[in-house]
Amino acid sequence: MKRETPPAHVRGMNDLLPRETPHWQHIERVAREVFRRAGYREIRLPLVEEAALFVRCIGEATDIVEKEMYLFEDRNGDRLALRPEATAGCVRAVIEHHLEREGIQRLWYAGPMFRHERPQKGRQRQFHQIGVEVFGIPTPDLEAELLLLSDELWDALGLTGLVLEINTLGTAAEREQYRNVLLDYFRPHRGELEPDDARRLDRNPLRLLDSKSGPTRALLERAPPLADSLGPDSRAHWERVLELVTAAGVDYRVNPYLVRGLDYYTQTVFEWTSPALGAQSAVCSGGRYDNLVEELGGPPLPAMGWALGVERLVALVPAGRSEGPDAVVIPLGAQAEAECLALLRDLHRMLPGREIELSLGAGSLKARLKRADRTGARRAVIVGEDELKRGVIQVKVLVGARRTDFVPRAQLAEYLVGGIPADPSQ
RNA sequence: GUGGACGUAGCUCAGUUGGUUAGAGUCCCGGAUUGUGGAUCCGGUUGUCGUGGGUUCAAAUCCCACCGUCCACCCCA
Repeated sequence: MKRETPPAHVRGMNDLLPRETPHWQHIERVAREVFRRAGYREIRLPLVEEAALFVRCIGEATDIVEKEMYLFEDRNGDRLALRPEATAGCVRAVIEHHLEREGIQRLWYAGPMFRHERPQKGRQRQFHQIGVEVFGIPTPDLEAELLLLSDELWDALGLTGLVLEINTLGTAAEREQYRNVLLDYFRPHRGELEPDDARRLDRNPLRLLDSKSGPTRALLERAPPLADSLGPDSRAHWERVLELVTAAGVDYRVNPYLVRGLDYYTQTVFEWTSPALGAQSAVCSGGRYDNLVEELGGPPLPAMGWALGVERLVALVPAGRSEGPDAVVIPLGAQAEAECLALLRDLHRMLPGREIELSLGAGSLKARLKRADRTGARRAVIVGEDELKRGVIQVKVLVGARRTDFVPRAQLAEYLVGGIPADPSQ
């Protein structure tokens, strides 16, 4: 008999095992609650969109669009893509359903994203983001709200040590103007740039600002700053953003070289990073995108959002201690087994908050107790022939001091809540 | 996509200059009074040595390719 080669997961698309899911659920629960109390509503978006949507949103000259998208043709011949980020789909949905007519829209989403990159720590091909988008607000109070919201989330998660960097890119026109300024400045030095940066100069000159290459950084020191290309409106907006973020009590560092990899950003951009993460240090980032909705064929509608990487957050938030069930119900013998199913149903009904599980399969009482103990269960509820005859149920305490009580069946739920029997002698 | 390190039991890892039948701990299962857990003791299963080729009398060990993981570049959440 030839042995089949065992199946294996697709590279970069990982299983999330039961020992990790409680940690994830905790983070998701906290995020949901922080969003809820700030007035955000959840939006659920498809994992698949027309490929053209991402090209138009993210920009043709970006790595995401150029080489990281999962592209495929469906049976109709439509060119589709697995979403590499969620803002594009969110904007599409706002336009398609005219959500802007319903007033201010504060939205949040969570789910998997797909990018065909080389996997490494904190970077996988299917990864998960939680994000927020707000539509219809052009004023700097929106920046303050969104930065405060992220800060509140770290707080609620007990996360410290994150660093916020923030910058402004100005309007689309100002950014375009600065692009030309940068081109003029760097062109004579083209030969001094490393190959990657020479390519950036041609395709996306702004990305030179956050280059790590030595020669490029040296040249940047004498490059005209982006701030010089800003008009009075953008300057006023930027200054107010900094005032309000300061007033919100959020610490930040202005980084004039911070640019984001997506083309749709205007005005404020920012990034929360952690020194504990290695090369993939960005935990959360985002910015304003005042022109995107209109560019995609919607109404003029300013907007801003951010997204966080759940895998990276999971790596930073300490994992809570996982607790075992409140009780394990152990039947001994065929008749007890049949009785215990009804008992279990009653207990689930009467103690809805508790985790009470059935001891499944064969095995001696000893073996079952051993198994129950290893799951961390606090009580064993034992039903055998003796108990059936006497009309009681044995409850054995598995934590702390040894203790065994016999409880009339009718009082079992009450006993499990209080932990003390009405009459311990029986 | 580029460069480097690594890949032995479910997990963490030993395995000498190539040399008999590949090991430890842990975990899991069973036992030490027929229905009573944790500690201890005893016993048991751990395995295509990542995969496929090659060199050799002989390969976990040396060579090549592929796959995967990790680190960095790149990119970004």
